[in-house]
Amino acid sequence: MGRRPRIDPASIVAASLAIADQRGLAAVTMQAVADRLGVTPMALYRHVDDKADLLDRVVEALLTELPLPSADLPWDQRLRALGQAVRAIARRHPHVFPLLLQRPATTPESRRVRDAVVASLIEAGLDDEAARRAERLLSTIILGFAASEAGGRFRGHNKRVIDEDFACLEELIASALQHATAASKRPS
Amino acid sequence: MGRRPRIDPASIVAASLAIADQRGLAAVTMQAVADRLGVTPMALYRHVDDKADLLDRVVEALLTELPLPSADLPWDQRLRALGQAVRAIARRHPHVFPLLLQRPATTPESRRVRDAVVASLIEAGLDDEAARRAERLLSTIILGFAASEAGGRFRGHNKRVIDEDFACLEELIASALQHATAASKRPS
DNA sequence: ACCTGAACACCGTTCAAGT
DNA sequence: ACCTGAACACCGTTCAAGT
Repeated sequence: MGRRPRIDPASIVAASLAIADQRGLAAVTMQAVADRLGVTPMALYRHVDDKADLLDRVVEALLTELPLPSADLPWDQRLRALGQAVRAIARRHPHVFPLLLQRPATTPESRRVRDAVVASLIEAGLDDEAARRAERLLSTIILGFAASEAGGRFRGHNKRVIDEDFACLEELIASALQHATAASKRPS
Repeated sequence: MGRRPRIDPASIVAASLAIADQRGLAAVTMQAVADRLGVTPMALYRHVDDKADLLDRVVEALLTELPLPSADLPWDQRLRALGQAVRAIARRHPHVFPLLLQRPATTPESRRVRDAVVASLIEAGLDDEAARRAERLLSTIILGFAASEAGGRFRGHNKRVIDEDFACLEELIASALQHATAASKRPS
């Protein structure tokens, strides 16, 4: 007994995320992660390729945390729920969140989220191409807002003002979608 | 002769930005910057506080590069020009650009840009409070898009598609502004 | 006033060695 | 199979010393 692995990729990612949340991205060193797991830094290299790989996995873990809304909700409520869920993740992991804007949206978890959004938009009445474009813009807007909020770009404004900003953004998106679906429903 | 300072904050920032552009943010080390200036790393500490201060200045330099559009253009053309200018900066400095979303928009250069946008929005017919809110949302959307583009989130889509995405975003913003100004012009 | 040499604590990563 | 010790090249930063 006791010769089974003491660490694995999941525990390494969890330790890294915890450190990032508590002390910032710069505090995520191989040594700090190993310390938290009661192991030497060198032990990590059996489970992750290197530090870049480790950070990729941490970012991916953020998306895994994102709950997809129940499929029986109407599409617009699904999108609103998703928006709030993204903001919640950003507030929970403000130091890691900005990395989401800095890597290709082609990982398994980002596909999973994208597919859910595209499905909602198709249900809203957009055709496939329009839905994919709308998804790119929608995710850019929401990620940009959440990253700004988490990164402190809005520091100096209290939470109420920021919530109103976000409500304004939702309204803007809702009216754009209404316009887009009306156009595709009555192809004049 | 020769006892005048060989380096100053401006040359340090320029060297750092050049390294970041050529080899990425991680390559911006005190040693690399010093090398490029023909000096030892320790010499930098007389001109900048530390590495965090150096990076703050580099980000600020990005905003300094942003040309504010001529004041005789109509407000909507000014905003469009600004949007393209932001995208140009993001493409020129893809590694540094994402940092703009990660720090408070309270520096002198970010004020300068914000004031220009707010002025355009007031000219468009928004009152002061609405203009400030619209500016926050507008900058978030544009920075988010440009950061996504620069960071490679859209990798896999060719430039034409991305340009069309941006055009779509401009249209969305234009129609939202039209709606907002109409509402404030006819206070029913 | 400005730059350097020497030194310190800390990085990421490798590789052979232990169990 | 999994972890460690030792080693390497490289970080950021300080401080006293040189000119």
